[in-house]
Amino acid sequence: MMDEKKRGRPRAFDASAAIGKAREVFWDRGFSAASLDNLSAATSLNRPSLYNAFGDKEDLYLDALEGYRADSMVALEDALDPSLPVRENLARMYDRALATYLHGDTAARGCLLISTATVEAVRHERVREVLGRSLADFDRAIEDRLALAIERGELPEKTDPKALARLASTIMHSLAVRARAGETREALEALARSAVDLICGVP
Amino acid sequence: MMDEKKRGRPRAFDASAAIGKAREVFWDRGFSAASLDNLSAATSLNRPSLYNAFGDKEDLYLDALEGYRADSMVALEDALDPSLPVRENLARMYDRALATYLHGDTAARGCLLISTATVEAVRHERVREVLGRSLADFDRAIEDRLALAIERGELPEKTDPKALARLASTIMHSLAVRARAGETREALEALARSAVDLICGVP
DNA sequence: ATATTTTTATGCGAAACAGTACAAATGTCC
DNA sequence: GGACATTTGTACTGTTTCGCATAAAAATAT
Repeated sequence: MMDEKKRGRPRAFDASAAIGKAREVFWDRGFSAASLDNLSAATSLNRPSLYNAFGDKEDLYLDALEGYRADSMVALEDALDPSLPVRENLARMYDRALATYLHGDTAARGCLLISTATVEAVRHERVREVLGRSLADFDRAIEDRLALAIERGELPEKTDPKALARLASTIMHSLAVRARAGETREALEALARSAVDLICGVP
Repeated sequence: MMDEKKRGRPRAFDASAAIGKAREVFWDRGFSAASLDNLSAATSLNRPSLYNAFGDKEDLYLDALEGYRADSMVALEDALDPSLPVRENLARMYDRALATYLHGDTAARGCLLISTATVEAVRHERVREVLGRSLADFDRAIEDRLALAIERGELPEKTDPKALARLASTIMHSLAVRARAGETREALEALARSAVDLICGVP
């Protein structure tokens, strides 16, 4: 990236690394229960630095959501690699989702967007916007892959790719909720398998 | 109910009505962002009365969740009335869910459990327990109806009722998330319809 | 060197917060 | 009527919260 030396004292920290640390805090506690003291401790930045670099708590949260969204999109596109069979694509998609959702110390954390942004969406319009856009992007990415599958004859011609894609991402939403509710990895993997069977047909 | 007159000054309010008012507050703001002042204003009770009657904020929240869970179970059992075809049962189930989820002033509120308890589940064990139990109860109720449907020949004999039931409730989780994320009623109704088609087969 | 610009650190302050002490109010029991 | 038990309202405590004011620190520009 462009590295033009700016005047003034240089930053002693990496901004995106700090957002990453903040993401962890928000993921565990949610937006409302995450205090600036928590965030300050996790990022090793004192409050004025946080404000100077990112704005207020909501701004920082939106940055964290946006980073998570971008990372998730990359992972999704990778899982949906069109050189693989659709069936495998879906299995990979759920697999990676679970790997993320189940990563937690005591209780699983689910999905940062689904499990923490949802509650704020009513009263924070910008959060609702990011959440809505993220869900739509996910739906769309799956739809594109399914449309290709229909074209290739992997799925019946009469299939509605948009409807089926929205059904497929439905499973991810539920995996996120159920993981955070404490369901076991085995139960979630079984759910994902039966979802693949239902969507692609039993092999 | 038993109405044994207790000694001491009688309550000037209806406890379950107060919990109902509290439910609305938690539903809009979530647990963490709901303050005792909000709850006190909504219930028209001052804080000492709240503490005396229900305990602390978490206790009150758990009461609200429990009431919601019970109401939802009644509505679900009613939607799953075994004198109707399964297909209609599922349609009714999603219909009623949407009627609840979309009821909101500005933005839809989704499901109290899925949309507000999920975020707290990591750090509040009792909330996680109620949430997990609620999801399991819903799965079970649907499973029972599906098992009956298989017995009656409404569904193929080889169907796994438990797996299919969990897939069916998956749709409700997603409807809750999507409603709160701002999706339109039309989009959600379309999703519900295609879910029924996928689960029961296109008619 | 001196001025300028930006980041860091300490710490302030005002508001919101959860929870409670205490006394007045309102009922039952004897 | 008087003792007792419970609820209610006011006001309080101590903590946590967010956001900022202020000044020191660390770099560049001239």
